[in-house]
Formats: sequence, structure tokens, C-alpha cells
Amino acid sequence: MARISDSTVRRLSHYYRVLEEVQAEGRRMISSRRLAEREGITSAQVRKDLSYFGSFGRRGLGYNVAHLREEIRAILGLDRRWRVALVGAGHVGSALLAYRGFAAQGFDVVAVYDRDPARIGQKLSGVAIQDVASLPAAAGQGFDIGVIATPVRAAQEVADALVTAGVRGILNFAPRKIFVPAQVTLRNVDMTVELETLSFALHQTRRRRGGRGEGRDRGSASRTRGQ
Amino acid sequence: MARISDSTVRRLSHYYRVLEEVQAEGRRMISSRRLAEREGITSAQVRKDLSYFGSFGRRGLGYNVAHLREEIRAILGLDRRWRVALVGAGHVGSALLAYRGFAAQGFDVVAVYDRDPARIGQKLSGVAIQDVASLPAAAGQGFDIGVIATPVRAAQEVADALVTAGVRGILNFAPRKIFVPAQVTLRNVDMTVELETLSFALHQTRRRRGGRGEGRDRGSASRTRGQ
DNA sequence: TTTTGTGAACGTGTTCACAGCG
DNA sequence: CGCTGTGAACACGTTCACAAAA
Repeated sequence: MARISDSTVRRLSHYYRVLEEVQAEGRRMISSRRLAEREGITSAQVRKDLSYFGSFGRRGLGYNVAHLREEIRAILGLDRRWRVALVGAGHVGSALLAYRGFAAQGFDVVAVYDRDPARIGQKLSGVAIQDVASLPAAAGQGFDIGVIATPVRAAQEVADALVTAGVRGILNFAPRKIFVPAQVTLRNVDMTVELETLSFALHQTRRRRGGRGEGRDRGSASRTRGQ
Repeated sequence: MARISDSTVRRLSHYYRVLEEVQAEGRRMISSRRLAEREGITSAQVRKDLSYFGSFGRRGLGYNVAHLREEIRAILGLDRRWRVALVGAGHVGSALLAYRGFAAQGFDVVAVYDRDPARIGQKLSGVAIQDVASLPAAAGQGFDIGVIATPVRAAQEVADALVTAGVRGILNFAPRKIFVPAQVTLRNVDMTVELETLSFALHQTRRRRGGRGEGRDRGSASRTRGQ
């Protein structure tokens, strides 16, 4: 299978969510056009994305909602459960644990670590908080994914510990670049960057006074409300 | 000024953070190569990004850390303060309010809204929570940015209310596409997508058993630890 | 000699447009 | 006729490579 682009995978995740909704609405089939409208993209993009993985549609009819949903589910690897280790039991960590969609999509937080002695031993959403010092020795726990929800300064050290503990993927919430071995997949969620790019955009439009709103719709930029 | 790509702006935000660190370390100058190493990218990329905005370096010497930091600060529009309205006083909203870096970079949360009567009237990090029903009428408050930290189902409605209230930019944490008028800038932080792309990547590598870790370093993917 | 700034080459993702099938 | 699947055209971001400057 050819290399799949990052953007394609991200959109697949979006399609998956749309399909859940559409299925809840009781629709049986959906065309690439309707699916695209829901996401504010082109139908060609939808078809191209799906075509990398197979032919799931029926010409003249569109896609069977339930079937396509299952296919994407399998493609994304959501048809299994993932063992997640969370490091950092602060605000972000708590928010994450409290988020129900987490477990719903197959991600089980099986361990929580923190450095603060006051927190160690406490329970967070039913999971006991352990001393992060014991993390590097947790290789036997079979963690698949590690989540870094610590202050920036601890991020790289925690990443190293997670790698030692054997995780194959890391989701990093700390606003700083961290380095991991090539075989470990890294994903970042950096609110600071989003906020600053917003600031940049507003700053710009103020300069270009009132002018053309500009159809700069790359990635997650704005888009006029569809119908 | 030519159109600046999204990726360039995001990197600018990263450079800014690196420069803060480097400045704290007491260094006076930095070359594009060293700056690039810190972010795990190429020096040509750094120079190209900066070149869109001017010539800030000195050939043979590199960039003056303090000066370049100020330039980027101005480019990103961080040399002013932004009035932020937060909608949703749940876990994500609280985490956000508690994050100190927020105000430090010029973002002042001047109002918090929620729908839950039990929360309305309470204070969150010093800000009184108001009824979200009053949001559409808040046009006089001069909000620049709106943050959506509500459950998915309320997201679009809240977005509409924020637009009515006059925000020019929206940061959406709800895992669903929302539509806004073209003149409003939209930015999304979707943890679900990140998690699912992680799942996809791990799922893939398991299939391609042990094989070449693959240098798929697009976007925020993994990278071998530098030096 | 070092390092910037930048056109040009390159690679990759998106859009087009249409053949193919239902 | 409607809609998918896809090669080809296109657009755009990244990397190269080198002239210019310190």
C-alpha cells in the first residue's frame, strides 16, 4: 500500500465522525458530495481519500453508511483497544480522563503518573496515580500509547521514560518539540500554536482593513456556512 | 505581502518559543542551523520562513536572538492584548483558564459562559460565569476571540452566537467541523483526530511488522532525537 | 570562511475531468 | 442519467544550491 498522507488520515477521522452522525439520522446511503458538504471540502477529495484503501462505493448510488463506517473504523485501527498511559494529573490530564469519548473510541487509560507527592496515591476518574519515577520500569505493562500532559520542562524527560516503558506512540500536549526514536510515532496538540496563528490571522486582517475575507481555506481555516 | 502559508505561521510560533529559551540561556546570536536543529527541521526552511517577512539576519553571523524574537512577536501580533470569551466551563474550559501561559502571551479571558444553571454565577479562575443565552447580545464587549469548549452538539450554535457577539476569530475544541462566515478565522484543536491518527500509525506499523521505521516526518510526526 | 537570502527544482497533495459502471 | 474511481493537470510547500555579504 502506498504511503498515505497525514491529511488523508486526518480527514478519514472526520469522515468517521460524520458517518456516525449520518447513521444516527437513519440514512442508509451517502454520496461523496453530501459527505464532502458536511466537512466543507470537495467530493473529489473524499473519493480520492477513500480510493487509497479500496472501492467502497457503488457507482450511481454512493456509499453504504454502515459499511463505510466499518471500513474506516478498521483502517484507523479503532476495531481494537489501546492501552494508554497518562503522565501528568493536572488540569489537562484530568480533562482528558474525564472525556468520555476517549474510552468510547477504544482508548483505555490504564495508568496515570505524576511527580507531585500530594497527588501520588490519589485516584483520578477511578485510576490510581503513581509516581512517575516508576514509569521507566513499567515495560511489562504493555502500554501502546503515552500521553504527555505535564509542564514543558518535564516533557522531553517524560517522553524518554515513555519510550523506555515501551510505548509505540506518544500524544504530546506540552507546547514544545520533543524528540523520540524513529520507530515511535509522535503527535502534538499545541494550543499555544493555534492561538498564535489565530492572533497572526486577526492581526493581518486588521492591517488589510475590511478587505476581501480571503478564501484561505487551508487546513482548518474558516469557511462560509454551507446551506 | 504575499500569502503566507499556514505551516509557515505555525513554525513561526515554534521559533518564537525556541528564541525565548535561547534568550534565557543567555545566547546573543543564533544561526538558522541551530534554530532548525532545535525544531528538527532544515535550516533552509527557517531562512525561507523568515524571508517572507524581511531580512533579519546578518550573513556570516546569524540572527540576533532578542531582535528576531521581537520581530516574530510583532509578526504574530503578540505585541498587543486580545480579549477572549470562553464558552464552556467544564474540564477543558477550566484547564484552559488555569493555563498561565495563556495570559502571558497576551490572551485575556474577559468572560466565561456556560449553559448549566448550577455553574452560572460561580467564579472560575476569578472570572464570573455568565449564562450563554446572553452571549449573542454581548456585541458591546469587544471580544476579539471566542473559545468553544462545549460538548459537540452545542458547538455550531455557540459558534453562531460568538459571531453575533462580534468575535473575529474562533478556537474550537469540539471534535466537529463548524461553519463560520468567511471573515471569521477558525482554528480547531481536535484531540480525537490526533488520537485516531496515532491509532492509524500504530496499526500500520504493526502490519508492516518490525520493518523500517519509515521516515514519515510530515507535520508533527516522529523524528530521531537530535544530537 | 561562515551564514544569509532566494530563485529554481523538486516533491507532494488537491482539483479536474472523464471513463466506467450501476 | 448519477455517482464512483482515477490518471493527469495543477498548485503549493519544501529543499537545493549558490550568489552575496559580513
